[in-house]
Amino acid sequence: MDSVEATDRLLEAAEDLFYAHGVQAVGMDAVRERSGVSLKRLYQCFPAKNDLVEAYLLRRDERWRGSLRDFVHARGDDPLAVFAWLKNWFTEPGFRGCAFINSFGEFGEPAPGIAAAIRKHKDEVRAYLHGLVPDPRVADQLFSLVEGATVLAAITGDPCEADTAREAAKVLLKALV
Amino acid sequence: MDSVEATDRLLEAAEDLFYAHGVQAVGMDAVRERSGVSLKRLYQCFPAKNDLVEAYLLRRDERWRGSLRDFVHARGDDPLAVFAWLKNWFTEPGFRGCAFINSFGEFGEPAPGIAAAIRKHKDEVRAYLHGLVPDPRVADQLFSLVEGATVLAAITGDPCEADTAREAAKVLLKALV
DNA sequence: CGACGTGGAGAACGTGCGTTCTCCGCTACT
DNA sequence: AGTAGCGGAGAACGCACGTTCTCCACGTCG
Repeated sequence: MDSVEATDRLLEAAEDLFYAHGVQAVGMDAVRERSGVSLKRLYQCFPAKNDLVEAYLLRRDERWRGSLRDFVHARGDDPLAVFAWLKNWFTEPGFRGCAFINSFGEFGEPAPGIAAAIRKHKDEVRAYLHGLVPDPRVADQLFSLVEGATVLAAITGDPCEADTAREAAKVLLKALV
Repeated sequence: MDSVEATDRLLEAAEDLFYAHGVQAVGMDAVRERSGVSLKRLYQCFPAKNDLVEAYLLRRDERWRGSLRDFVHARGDDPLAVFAWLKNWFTEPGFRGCAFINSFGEFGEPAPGIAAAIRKHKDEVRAYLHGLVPDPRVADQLFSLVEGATVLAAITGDPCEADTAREAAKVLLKALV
């Protein structure tokens, strides 16, 4: 197994475990076990846990936004499709809310790289919505609805928070035209 | 110092520290130091850290909702006043987002009492909004906006997320009439 | 065939922290 | 005054975990 495959397996394992149980609850040993990569190699690829966490967040950001973008694009870039995608996400087994919000909660004073990754994700999502909705104020409003629905779906376990947010978004978008 | 005063000082210290730095980042020793209560007494009042965390959350829930209720009530129970209160909160020094969302992120699988306290808080806030807004669907929409604004204000550090949510709420409430 | 280097398995180390234990001084009652 | 019990200060214990070290098997080159 070469170094790039090791990195890949490590990130895969890290994402599964960190998202499911929280970063702090998962030890490096668990990542090693799940990935099948030796500890030595692990520390060659990621000199410290923080580096692994940061890479996990960056990768999750790319994938998460990619999935959203593809789904919405296939529906003509209709802003309301965002909420349909959310509902799918909320319904997935193992859904545990937004990895970035959870990480923010986990670290009182995050390492700089981690804080940056969290902020970057939110900035990118906001920018994406701004590309989808002409009026920037309405885009920000939808963003707030997206975040609220995600948090509430995670805590209450009810995927229908997506429908509530969608209804609100519909009204806000109609007010726009 | 009797037992009730000790409990009070412990909860006060716990709230300051847990909210500011996160629950996991604060050791029992820090709570002891800040409260001035001995470790022995601490463990008499709260047999385990989880008990202290649960009590912290329950107490914070009461105070948080009390503050919101009073503020909004003084403004004629206008639902939009909720967002004015939010903006004040976001602007406070030391604001670090919603303690309950943060705790949710911190514990992958929370102890039952802690999970219950988190859910209770959100249920109570939702119920409060339902009392403020005639249409339950719109109340839920405002709830989503409140949570979204809180999360975003915490991560971006920008209190104006409250204004964005307020604008959206205004539109949603107007559509109601 | 033999020396060397690479990589894996897992022990070991240091630290932090939740929890408990020990010791000591003080107070209150006889 | 003497003693029994309460409370405080802080040491001690056990464990978990991030990180490093040791040892060994294996493949490669001279």
